Amino acid sequence: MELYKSQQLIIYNSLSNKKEDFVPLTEGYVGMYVCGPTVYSNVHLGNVRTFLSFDMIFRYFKHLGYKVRYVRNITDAGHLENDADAGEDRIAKKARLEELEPMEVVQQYTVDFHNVLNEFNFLPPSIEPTATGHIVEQIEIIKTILDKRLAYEVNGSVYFDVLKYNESEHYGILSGRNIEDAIHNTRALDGQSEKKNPQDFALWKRAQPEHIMRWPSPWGVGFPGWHLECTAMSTKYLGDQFDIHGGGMDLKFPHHECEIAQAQANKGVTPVRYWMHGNMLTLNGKKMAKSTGNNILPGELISGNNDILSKPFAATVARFFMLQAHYRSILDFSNDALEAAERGYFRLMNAVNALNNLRSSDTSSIDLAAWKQQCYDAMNDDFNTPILIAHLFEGVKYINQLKEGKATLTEADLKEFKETINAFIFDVLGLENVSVQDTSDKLSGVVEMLVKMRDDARANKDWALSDKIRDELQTLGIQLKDGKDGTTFSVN
RNA sequence: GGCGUCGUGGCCGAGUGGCUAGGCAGAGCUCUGCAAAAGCUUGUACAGCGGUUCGAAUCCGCUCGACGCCUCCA
Repeated sequence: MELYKSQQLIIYNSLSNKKEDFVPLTEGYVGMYVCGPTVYSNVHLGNVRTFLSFDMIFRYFKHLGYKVRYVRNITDAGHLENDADAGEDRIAKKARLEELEPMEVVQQYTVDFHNVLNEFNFLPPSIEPTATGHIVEQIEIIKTILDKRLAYEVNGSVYFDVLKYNESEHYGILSGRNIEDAIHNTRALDGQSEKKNPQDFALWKRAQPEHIMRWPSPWGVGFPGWHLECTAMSTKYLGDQFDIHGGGMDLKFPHHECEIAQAQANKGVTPVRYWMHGNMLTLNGKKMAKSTGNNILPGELISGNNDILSKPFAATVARFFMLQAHYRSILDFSNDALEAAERGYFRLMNAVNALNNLRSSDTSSIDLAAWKQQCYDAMNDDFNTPILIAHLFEGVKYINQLKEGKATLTEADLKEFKETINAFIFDVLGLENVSVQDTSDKLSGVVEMLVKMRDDARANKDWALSDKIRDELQTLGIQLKDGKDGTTFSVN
């Protein structure tokens, strides 16, 4: 029997601002869409955090036995630099600056994005559509909205008529805004706007002559508005209404608000049942952002090549660090916090590595079923990974007790214990075990030889020699660990 | 100005109206020739002021502080 039948998941829905029982549209299947990156520069760790949250969510759904179609797009066009009429496509702007073909920029940063995700052990989404590959679909949606008179054309551009839409629907339903208030609180534009209302957003923009990313349309040559692409791609692959739409908190307004309005206008149905928003990763208490330079790149983390980092960190350590906070909480990035997470991570992995050496007994002194259910309860409660990790550390304690014979598990229980630990750590959290290093045979041989020499010296109470061997290996980054059953070593 | 979030012990970070989060650091202990490593044990807390309640870090109000969105943004 699939796990989801016995594990009831609760999800915090940003639309209702409440935790709700998760009931998919079709039993056993989950449709999930997450706004992907705009590929005009390298993704930073803040971006990674959001995608990581949804990677974990994707993984847990799969673990529960759901068949998941996870769609995460690549925004490679149609993303306005700003909403003024002089708006320029981000991709095109970058391309001109670097004198590259737009698709060359897209290619470069898409590859970077994928490399980063790979480094962080992300599962690939089921479909990764691009905006440029869905121009036709976007044009069709615009036509429909125009037919319904919820959009209007001006000078080769098409704008969504927010006020008209608001007559029958609620524009602002997701972000808790009221369109009337918004109008009164919007700083007056400089009178150049061709929009009826400042709140109106572009579905299609006319391309200026120098604009190099352009497509023909019924309204002339132009390019699609940013919000529209997500509507086109999500509904195309997941249906007019689907289960989950995710993204960063900063996309809630206007992006997701616009998505709801467009899709509702297009098909007469609200597109998403559960809206999920991941919170920001901050640096020095401020949101990481490309524009302000207040960010850290994944490459810098891994190389340690950044002033605030004292040393390089493995991607999986950063992953562990982020999962120690709840996805809906703001998390502040710092070297100290990362170092603390790293030590905890190693403790966890040390215990995992000891798992295979444990022996079973005739009886169990641990209530394994209760512990296991606590792990599920944590995840079932809106993906509470910090609580799950706390229970996994409880598991670490069990492992150490088993190792020392202070606790026992039957063969069946031990098997289940191992499976559960491995499932949560590697399948659900997606951590990788980097503490098991492949040291070359030659190096191992040399170190073991030295260990043997040191053992002899110790047997002869030649402390000077034994300490010398130990200290010099330490200097080389090889640490000897004297345990009960002899000496082992680890390479840093 | 509008909408919203948050303020937990040295640090990071969970949390249900009454019962231990967890990690890191600190302290003590075990192991050790001495260390290191590892393991065990363990203290300090809920921004401030009021209110509701038998009881609140957890609900309500106010004050202070921080942040997010309102323009591109994960």
